[in-house]
Amino acid sequence: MKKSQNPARVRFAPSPTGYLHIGGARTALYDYLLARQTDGSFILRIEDTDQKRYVEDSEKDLKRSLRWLGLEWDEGPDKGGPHAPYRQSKRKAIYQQHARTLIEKGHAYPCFCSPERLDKIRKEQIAQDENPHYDQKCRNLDPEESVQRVENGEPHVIRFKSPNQGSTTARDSLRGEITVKNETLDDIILIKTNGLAVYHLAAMVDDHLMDITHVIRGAEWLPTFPIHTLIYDAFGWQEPEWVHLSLLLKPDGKGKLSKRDMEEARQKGQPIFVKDMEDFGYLPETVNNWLALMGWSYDDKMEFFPMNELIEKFSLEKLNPSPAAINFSKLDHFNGIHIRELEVDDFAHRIKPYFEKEGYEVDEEILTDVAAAIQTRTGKLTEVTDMAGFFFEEEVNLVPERIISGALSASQAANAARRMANLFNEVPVITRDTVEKPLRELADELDLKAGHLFGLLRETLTGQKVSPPLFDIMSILGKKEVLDRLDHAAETLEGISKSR
RNA sequence: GCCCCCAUCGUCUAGCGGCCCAGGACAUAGCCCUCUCAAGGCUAAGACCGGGGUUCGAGUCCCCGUGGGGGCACCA
Repeated sequence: MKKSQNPARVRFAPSPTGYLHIGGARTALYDYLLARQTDGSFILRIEDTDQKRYVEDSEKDLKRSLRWLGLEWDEGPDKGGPHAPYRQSKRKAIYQQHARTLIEKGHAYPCFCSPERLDKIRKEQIAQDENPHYDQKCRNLDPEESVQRVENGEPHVIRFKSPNQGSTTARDSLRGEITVKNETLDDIILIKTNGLAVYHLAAMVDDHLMDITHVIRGAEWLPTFPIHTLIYDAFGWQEPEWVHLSLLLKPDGKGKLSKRDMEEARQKGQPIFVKDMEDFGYLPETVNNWLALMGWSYDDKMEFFPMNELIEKFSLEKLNPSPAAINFSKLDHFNGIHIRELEVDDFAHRIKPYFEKEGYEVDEEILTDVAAAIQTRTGKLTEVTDMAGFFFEEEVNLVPERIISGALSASQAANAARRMANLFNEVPVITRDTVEKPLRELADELDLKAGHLFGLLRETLTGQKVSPPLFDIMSILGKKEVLDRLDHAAETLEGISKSR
């Protein structure tokens, strides 16, 4: 924790319109890191002011995903806090009251234009190559008349009265000052006809009321950023520190990920949603580390960061304003590093469910040893069944074709298996020390390359051509099981030999 | 079309005027290790978008191009 910093109050404010994706997760991570680093507060706020886009269960996924990553919030829906409620649909009255204040101050006005008219002028403007915007028809209505019409129940929205002349300067902490001509600013809608606020009002009001010190959000908000500072100004509030994060681009760098791209990527096994991360065998530690490095860096050397290091080392100053293409191969690489960094018992504990999901009955007695044997060769947790499932199988799935290819006939292979069994039978326990030399001598005697014999052994024991080291396998399996598997293989091969 | 942002190896990036004939990581290739596969070690190839300035000196500052991205909803 940096004592020099004041406690930050930051919020992650997603709208429940779908699963938490990596872009949102990265924003939440930065929020979390800043909060923890300064001993501040991480707040979860649900921005559900658009009932049309509401997706059932997405709030549940949001919370589950955040927790899976270890980003526990201090204040939020169902959890409460000093500024409850933390769900915008429950704060309707607050926004309306603030909209009224703005009208009284002359910074907002009711607009009675129909969606149809708006649509019409927009089309005309586009046809004339003009920037589509509201034509301010209702901006200068007589206030008395406006009040009367509102009281009569006439449908209306409330718009922000953006200045028409001059310019506005907003300050983003990554990009410095951003100045725009006010004539390019639209009179955006603050309150919809149904009485609900839109983002531009709701988020500003909440951020202020909730004492948010740093607003960390995506760069897609940059174009409306000046308006947001204007709204703060209209209320006479002090602005938070604004941090607009660079956008995350598709792996090929062409455009930000859209809903469709996300689905496509998923088909290819690329995790776009946090919930996929677990399914695809990634560790939460990995995801946090990888996400942190997309748009942020520590120095020119260090890239491996456990969560506590991220909290300690993170800084807004080192955020990168340029867009970043997602690099999934780096995610794989990081996962390997984090897996190898785990204590064996921890690793064993984490892979168990992946075996069970594939229907294996995990033998707790040997789980830790199995884990130790495969830890350095595991890239994703989903790989463990292919690599080590044979440990938990009753009978090996032999593939004779792979054993009796070319140089070695079925009977020769069977003989080799028998000879190895005899060899193992003579030692008290099978270890590298007791059997490696005899095995190599046996290979010579059988006129086989040692590697070839080892390959045969591997196939008989595992049914695979790739596996953890043989001596590890045999000591985990135990002498009896090794002999059983060798015997089974020899029988199978002898059967093939006879039938020829 | 208009507005905004961005610009170093294929990708993520270090670089905040001299430390840079530009450093690290992923990916790629080769070698070593080796019972397979990994892991690990070593090596190779690979970038300052272009043009003008400013300066004794520019990847680093300014301007203009160009390129990429984003926004222009009673969505967030």
